[in-house]
Amino acid sequence: MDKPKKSVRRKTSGVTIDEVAALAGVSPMTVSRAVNQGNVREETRERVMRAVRKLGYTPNVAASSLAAAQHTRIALIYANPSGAYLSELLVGLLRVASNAPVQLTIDYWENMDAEAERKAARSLASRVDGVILPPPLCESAAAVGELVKARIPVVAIASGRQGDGISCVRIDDFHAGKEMAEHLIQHGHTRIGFICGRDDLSASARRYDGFVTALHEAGLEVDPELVQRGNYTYRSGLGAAELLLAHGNPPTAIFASNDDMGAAAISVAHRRGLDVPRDLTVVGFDDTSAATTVWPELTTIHQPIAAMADAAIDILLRTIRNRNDEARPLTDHVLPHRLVERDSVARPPRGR
Amino acid sequence: MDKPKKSVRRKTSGVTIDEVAALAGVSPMTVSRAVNQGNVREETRERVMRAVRKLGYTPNVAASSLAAAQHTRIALIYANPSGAYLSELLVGLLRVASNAPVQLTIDYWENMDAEAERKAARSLASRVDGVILPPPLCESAAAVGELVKARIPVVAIASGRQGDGISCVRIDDFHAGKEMAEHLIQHGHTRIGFICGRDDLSASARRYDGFVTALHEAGLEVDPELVQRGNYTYRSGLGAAELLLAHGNPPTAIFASNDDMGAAAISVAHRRGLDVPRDLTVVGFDDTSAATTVWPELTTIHQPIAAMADAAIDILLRTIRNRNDEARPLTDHVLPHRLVERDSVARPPRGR
DNA sequence: TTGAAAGCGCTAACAC
DNA sequence: GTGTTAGCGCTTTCAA
Repeated sequence: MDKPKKSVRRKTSGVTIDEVAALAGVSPMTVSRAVNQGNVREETRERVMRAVRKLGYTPNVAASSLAAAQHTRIALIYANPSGAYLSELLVGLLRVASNAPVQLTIDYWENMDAEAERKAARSLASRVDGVILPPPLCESAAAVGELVKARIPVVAIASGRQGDGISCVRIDDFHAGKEMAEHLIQHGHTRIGFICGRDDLSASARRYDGFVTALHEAGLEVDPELVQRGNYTYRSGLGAAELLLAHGNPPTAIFASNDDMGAAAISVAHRRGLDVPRDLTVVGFDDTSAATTVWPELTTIHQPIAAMADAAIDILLRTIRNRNDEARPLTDHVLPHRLVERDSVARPPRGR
Repeated sequence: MDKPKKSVRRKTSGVTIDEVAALAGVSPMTVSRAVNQGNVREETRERVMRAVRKLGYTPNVAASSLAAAQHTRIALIYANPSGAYLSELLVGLLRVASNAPVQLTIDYWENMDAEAERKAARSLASRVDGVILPPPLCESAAAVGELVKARIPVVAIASGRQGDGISCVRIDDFHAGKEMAEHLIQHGHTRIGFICGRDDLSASARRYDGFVTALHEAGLEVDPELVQRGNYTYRSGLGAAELLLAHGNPPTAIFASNDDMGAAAISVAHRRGLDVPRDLTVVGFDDTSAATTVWPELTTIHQPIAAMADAAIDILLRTIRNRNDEARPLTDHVLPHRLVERDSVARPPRGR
């Protein structure tokens, strides 16, 4: 059974490509090609794959990245541990990374000023080949600028301005915002309150623009008093909703530009004795866990975060391998969003 | 500058061990030892480390795992995408995995019955060297049993019974529950409602036992009507809190065995016109994002999830490398928890 | 305490 | 379409 190996070194437990090759009666190279979608005759591939299945072969990622000299270090930097969002992103990233010659690392940049960000970015640049930047960091001129200067490819998730020299993976926030506003209008709402996100995030501005456009197209005015500033936190949503509902002529619907603030609006409504959605309609954005840990659950916009993670790594890998070509095209990848209807929307109360 | 390499193959961007060795005037082997805490004269180590810093050398994890034949595949299997919790766990796991010869993969087992779990476990067993199992999977006899049968080391996070042949990393749920109950008692509460977690999870039972013990030690009775069943979801917390507050002689405090249900209790209280914490005290457990996306923010028990992730990988690696020793000691690693005081606790209203 | 040789499992390059 | 050769960057083993 145990054929004596020439090597003195200890072996890993797993099945190797050579064993598969032997069983399939081909060379290891052919197995490699068959497994990695290379050019192999269909018949040969069949035979190889049968051997693969029989032996339960899984490629050793370490070996393949080493051999391909394609070992790529990609860092995900996050600044606000917005739970659900990050978790989905990570899951998506990990799913890709564990099947690709990619070493994923994560860094947490907490409360850094511009100078600290610049320093952190410089240090990062020497350690990684590519960076994934979710909001809000992807809009930090300091962080992005330094990374770009170091010629490290950067992909911004869900936000970011392409003009900064980085690629973006995002949804169409403008149309998503417009669609959500239209959803509200279709339900008969005409006085709609809006809770903004952080005004330094471009996605936030795009959502607002979509909202405004929908209202205008429906022949509705945007009452400036019905637009309140938030910063994406639950707490900020509380204040904004409070102002909206204390208005002499309050809105019949509130469009919060993320779920946390939407959840906050529901809480404020309840404390004011309003039933949601009977007395007040509330919608959120992002479809994070905050949308479902409230009652009623929030109607919201779903972002395909896992797919965005996929796309981000793909873009990074492509860019990195193109290193020699001086022209590194910047990508702006827009993925489809989806309006998720739940229980927080109804027609406005009668008489309004 | 560019010494012509003998090799035709393209090179990776990074600094290699040979360059460091050359600069430090030692052999690559010495650099390896210096970097990996091997036996090197202090003076030599100094010199090597200087070169490392100067060049910005980072070991190529792929190469080192390959050479050490230590490449280890570890899978994290999750079943309930409980956002915040998972995200913290992943972050912790990734932090360790990216600096160790570990390939982390994740799998999502959604709504599987016992048979499906068994099948998935068998397939997993052929692909990985170790498994990390957060709740609720770590208490699934099917999943755990099959993995143990395949001699795959398993570490349960935050739950699990050691008797099942697996190692555990957890906090002391009993004492945490007791401590929280004592916190409530110290604030003067004597009628305390309890919302249970899933009764198939041992951690849940331990929290309850701690609660009961604290009450008994304080000479208080446990009113069975004040103990309601939940299943860790927000929705279940809604129902349980409703029952608690509809009671003829309602509790002045509610102890929910996780944050989601605690948040639900707050929502129910608000809709019944109660102020939290003035009229009702509510506490949660776990310190997930749900604890802070409510108002008032929940007093809760913090679990050191990142540290638990660390410990889990450590245990797995140790166990796997011990493969030859027939005796694989099972570990039960208990980490310290922390009671986090926020704004949802006050003394009971007067006259109660 | 340090170095030299060999090879971990895989794939790029180049034949055929 | 397939095989051969030569390493990827590191660490094991063994010798000095």
